[in-house]
Amino acid sequence: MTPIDQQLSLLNRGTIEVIPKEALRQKLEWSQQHACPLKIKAGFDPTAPDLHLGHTVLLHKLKHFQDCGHDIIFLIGDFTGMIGDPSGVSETRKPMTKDQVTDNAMAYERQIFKILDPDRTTVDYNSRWMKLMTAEKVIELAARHTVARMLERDDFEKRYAEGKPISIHEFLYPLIQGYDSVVLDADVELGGTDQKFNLLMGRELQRDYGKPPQVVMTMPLLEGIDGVRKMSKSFGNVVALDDSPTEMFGKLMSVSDELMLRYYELLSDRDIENVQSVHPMEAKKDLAHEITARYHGAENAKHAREEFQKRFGQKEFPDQPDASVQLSASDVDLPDNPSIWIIALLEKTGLVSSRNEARRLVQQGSVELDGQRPTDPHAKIELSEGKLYKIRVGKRKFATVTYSP
RNA sequence: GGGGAGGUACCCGAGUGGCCAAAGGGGACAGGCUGUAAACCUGUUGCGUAAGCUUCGAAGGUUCGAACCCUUCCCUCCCCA
Repeated sequence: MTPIDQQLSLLNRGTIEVIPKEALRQKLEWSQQHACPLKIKAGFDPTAPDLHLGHTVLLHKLKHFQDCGHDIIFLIGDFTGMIGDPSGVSETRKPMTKDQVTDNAMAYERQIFKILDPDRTTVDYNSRWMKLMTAEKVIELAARHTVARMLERDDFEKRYAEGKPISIHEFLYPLIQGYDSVVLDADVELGGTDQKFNLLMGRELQRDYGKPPQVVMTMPLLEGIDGVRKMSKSFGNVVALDDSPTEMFGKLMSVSDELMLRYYELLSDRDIENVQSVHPMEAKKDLAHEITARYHGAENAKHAREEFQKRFGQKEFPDQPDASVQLSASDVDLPDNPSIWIIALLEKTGLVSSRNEARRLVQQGSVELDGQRPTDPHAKIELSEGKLYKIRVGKRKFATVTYSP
């Protein structure tokens, strides 16, 4: 295997498409001959305040390029973020304020170096050039593509057919993303499969501007923990990188076996056949452990695993409940012996979103208090001073309560 | 500029004067089964202890009573120019 072949096999792992197929090899060869690293670009929309595992698929691929000695440009689309990428969505995204974009961009910078080597990564912002862009230039850019071409896109076509609104500015998004590649002289641009149109736009614009077109590499979209839709903040199915260790571990444990394999494939280097040879639950714990350790360190991951075993394996009360509440005299009814209405008690823990919800949960028998399952929503709980009450709401929420007047 | 159709709970969508806190589906949550799996079955799904209160794009109006009728405004889509 030549060094180029080795690079290619690493780089191609997990990719969906490389367009054009042969161009990547040519770029790599050129790079080697001239001892000049390639510029690898991947853009991220700071639309979510934090990164989640879905984003890391791309980060891992960037890492692969980095390992092959190439230069990474982590482009934060702070300007395009204010437009909102229309890719794959069925409605116009809400525009973001400057402040939101800035906050989110900072969060990105904090997270990415858990995977990427900071010394060899350039972080850039497309507002750097876009905010200097004149209206004249924008119109010139817009003049290069037709509405019919834009409507070829699945997502636009669908929205158009369904009579849903498409705002003019959404057409500008792919053009601006493509223009970023022109400015940065990208050799390769990475993106999810939903980005294909935007990525290809980069090629065309580079050509229009007299530059060599970039190679486009698409990566699969990671499914969210529901196992159906792509992982996305707006679907509420994400494992966020700054989820607490126990939360992260727990979420990963709740995915289907099928999805677990998918996560192994895209988020770890472990051999899949090896994974399939062990009990799925053990494999899942290993996966959860590995990922949790990556973002929170080995110690925290170990602890999360132990907590998990306690909560669900041995059904013990965890060391660190989700809430611990101190009740005082003003919280309770005090004719003779202090007591509290069960619904009010649940409300105090903050584990329910309303009293009605608390009532429902009690009626459904999903609240456990010191080993009992009261189902009467009118029940009063008698409290002894100093005693630690253990409350479990549903399967996975825990609280402790103590009373001292 | 002219004509037409719309905006209903987290989402889709029924409802066109009282029986509507609003059908149905999806999602979510809970219970059962399990491996905290998934799938499946069942239940719940505005707020309030309750009386009741607030909700159907927004603001007014008609009416004993409005998601439903009227007025104005905002937003979207289609056709014609």
